[in-house]
Amino acid sequence: MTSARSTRNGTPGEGVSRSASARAPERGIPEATIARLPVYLRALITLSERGIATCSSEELATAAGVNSAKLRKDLSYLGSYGTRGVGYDVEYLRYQIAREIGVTQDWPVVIVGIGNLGHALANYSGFSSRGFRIVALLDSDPARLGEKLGDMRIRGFDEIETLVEELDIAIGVIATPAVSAQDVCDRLVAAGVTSILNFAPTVLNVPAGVDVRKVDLSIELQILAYHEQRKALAFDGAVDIVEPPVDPRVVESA
Amino acid sequence: MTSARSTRNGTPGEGVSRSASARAPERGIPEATIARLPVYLRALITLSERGIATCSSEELATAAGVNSAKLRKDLSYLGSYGTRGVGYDVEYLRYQIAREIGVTQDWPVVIVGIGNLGHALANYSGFSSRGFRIVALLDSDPARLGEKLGDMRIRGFDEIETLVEELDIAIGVIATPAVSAQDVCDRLVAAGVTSILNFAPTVLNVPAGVDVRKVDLSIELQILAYHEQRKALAFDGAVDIVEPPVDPRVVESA
DNA sequence: AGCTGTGAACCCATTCACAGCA
DNA sequence: TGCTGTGAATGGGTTCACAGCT
Repeated sequence: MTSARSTRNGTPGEGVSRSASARAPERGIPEATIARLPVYLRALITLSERGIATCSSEELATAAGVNSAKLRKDLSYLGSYGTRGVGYDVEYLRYQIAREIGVTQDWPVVIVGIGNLGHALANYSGFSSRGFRIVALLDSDPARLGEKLGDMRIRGFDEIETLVEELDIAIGVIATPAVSAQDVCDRLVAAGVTSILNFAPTVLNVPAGVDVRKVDLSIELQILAYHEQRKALAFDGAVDIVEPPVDPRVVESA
Repeated sequence: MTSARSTRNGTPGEGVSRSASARAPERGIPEATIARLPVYLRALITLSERGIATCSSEELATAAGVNSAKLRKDLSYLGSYGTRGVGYDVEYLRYQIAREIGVTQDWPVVIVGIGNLGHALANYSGFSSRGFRIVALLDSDPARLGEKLGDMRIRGFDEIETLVEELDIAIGVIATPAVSAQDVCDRLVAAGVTSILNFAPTVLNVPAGVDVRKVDLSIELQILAYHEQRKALAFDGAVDIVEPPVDPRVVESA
């Protein structure tokens, strides 16, 4: 039953194999929970820096911006790391979550496409302070080759296979224009990258076993615009013009 | 009952008021659908640019990276814009979705925090090409004041109230460090901004009626890392080394 | 014949409410 | 007594499968 797979995109069939020696508890953690673990982790780090040693689910939930029932349910998928009647030990829980996510080890990351956004990402301190180390910056524009960025040089995209192999890179960030994103993605995957964070505004096709997450800046704004529009309409409605042409449905043919 | 609110964060109670003259059809479109509309819109624009006049739900779904049942269900919330036996008229559907989202009008946007990321956002062409126009860049660092960026000057954060008022800004983007984000947010809200896109890695508290969306770069990577770790574990299991210390579980006390 | 639009079934996620433990 | 951990209830979202229209 349920079988704990889930996996997002692509062929429904399988996922990663996992085969053999399946002796681990195999606690299938829901995807929605996984997406919140980093938020809890950050909240715990904040509490920790403030010198707080213990917290209740209520306090942690507030710090993370969720409600406490959800927090407790989420944590229950990881194990029983709290103490009834008392709460959670901040350091201990922090370590457990970090381990579960996989950020106790550190992950070499390649960024492809060093335009404005790529620059910003390369300099973003939030990566290195978690377990992510930017180990390579690639760009196909010859004009940018060799440019220094912090302590790193921008290299040609052709070096990708070598670099992925030598530096054991599993995670790639795509910050190229949309038109080149699929090609870059294919090259990354062929070279052995199995997780991709895509900033290019385009849908990427990848084989099963490769994870893609997408960050689309203009989509986020569009979602806000939708709600903003509704607020404006609601307001106009309240102010009560006879019948504001909310949606005149002036449809010209079909 | 249910009352079509949903609203993400904060106080469960209400949301935006919407009050009075509630006679409009009030088609409550699910939040999940709203988040996909911009994706469909982009796919339609691509088809349109390729000169394709008509498409089936199957084709559009593929272009958008979803399955066709989901696409049809989503579109059904907007109305019946297709033709049975034929498909959808690309231009027509594009217009309908754009109108529903609210990107037929254009939205003045302020960006606060012009560091690396703020620079990148200010130059990002994806905003202006949808209905978003960056009309102000603010920073509190005096060293950056007056700096030109494209055809815009960086202004002091103090001008915020005036600018929001004069330019009728409803949407703000926060790209400051985490520590200042809540203060900036409060000032934006006080000045009249009611939608915020937050790039700072921190939870923002806002009053009801204000929408916040969060883009957190390192959280995205952490989610990938989680899956990557599982892939690695599965693989090690299959290859079957005696017991690679992937995760020694060296937990010290409780 | 073909494709959309949609009720119904299913599945996942959130919330409730309380049992269980310190 | 107080807080965690969790079954059970609820609600939303996705998928199925087909009725309805062109």
